[in-house]
Amino acid sequence: MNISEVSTLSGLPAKTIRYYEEIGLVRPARGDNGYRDFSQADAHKLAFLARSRSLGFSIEECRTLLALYEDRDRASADVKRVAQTHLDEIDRKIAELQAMRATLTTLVHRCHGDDRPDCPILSDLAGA
Amino acid sequence: MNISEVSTLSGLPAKTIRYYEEIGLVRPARGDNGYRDFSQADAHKLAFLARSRSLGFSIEECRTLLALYEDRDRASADVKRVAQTHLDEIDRKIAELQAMRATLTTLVHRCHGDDRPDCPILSDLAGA
DNA sequence: CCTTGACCTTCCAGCGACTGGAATCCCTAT
DNA sequence: ATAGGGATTCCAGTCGCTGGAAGGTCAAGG
Repeated sequence: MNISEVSTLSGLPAKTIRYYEEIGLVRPARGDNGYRDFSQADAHKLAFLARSRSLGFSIEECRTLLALYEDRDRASADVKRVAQTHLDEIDRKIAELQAMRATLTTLVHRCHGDDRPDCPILSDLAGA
Repeated sequence: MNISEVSTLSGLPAKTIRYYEEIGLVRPARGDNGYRDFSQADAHKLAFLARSRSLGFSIEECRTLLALYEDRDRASADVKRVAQTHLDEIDRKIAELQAMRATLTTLVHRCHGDDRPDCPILSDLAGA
C-alpha cells in the first residue's frame, strides 16, 4: 500500500507518516522503486497513533502505548498509569486555561470597547 | 538597572529578557561596559509583557497590546478585539481538552489496572 | 596587586511535532 | 515522447524559550 492510501486510511498527512518513520514509530517495507510499502499492520499502527495523538498523548507516550499494545504480556496497570498521568496533565491545563479565561472574561466585560482610549484591559496588564 | 534586577522585578528569566530584546519587544540602553541598562519604563514594559504572557497572549499579540498601550490615541475597541479573539481561542482549547478528558476518564475508569493484559484503553486506541 | 566568584556578554543548539518547499525520480496514460 | 500526478530526500521554519560554552567585567577579600 502506498503512502497516500495509508494516509487516507489513517487520517494522517503523508508528511506526518514520513516523520513517524524517521523517529522510528513505524517501519514500512520498501518496494524496488524505493517507495514505502505499508502492510495492514503498518496501517493499523498508524491509525492507533492517530487516535492516540488525537487524545493528546505526546509522541513518547504514543511510543510507550504502542509498545504496550504490541506486548501480549503487558499489565493493564501499565497502560492505565500512562493514561492517568496524561489525564492529570490535561486537568492541569484545563485549570490553567480556566484561570486565564476567568480573568480575561472579566476584563473584556469591563472594557467598553469604543473609540475612547481608556481601557481596563490595558490597565490590568500594566499592573494597575 | 542590571538584567538580574529587572528580572527579579518582572519575574521574567534573564534569558527571556534577552530574547525579548532580540525580537524587538524592548530596547534597553547599554552602559560603557556593554551591559544592558534598563530604565523604569523598560522594567514596566517587561512587567506588562510578563502579565500578558501569563494570560496566554502570544508574543505577537503582546507586541500589539504593548503598541496599543503606548499609543495614547488608541481606541479601547482595538484592545478589546485582541482580547476577545484570544478568549475565543482559549474557549476552543478548553473545549478540546474537555473532550479528551471525557474520553480518557471513561477509558481509565473502565480499565481494571491490574497485571492482566486485557485493557479497554488499548482496545479503544486500536479502534475496537 | 591578585584572586575569587558572581555577574554580564554573545553565539549556537535543541526542544515538540510537525509543515512547507525545492529538486529529483517514478509510474501511467495518451 | 510527453505530460501529469505521485513518490522520494533534504533543508528550513514554526513558537517561545532554555541550556551551555567561551569569554569579559566587577566588587570584595587577602
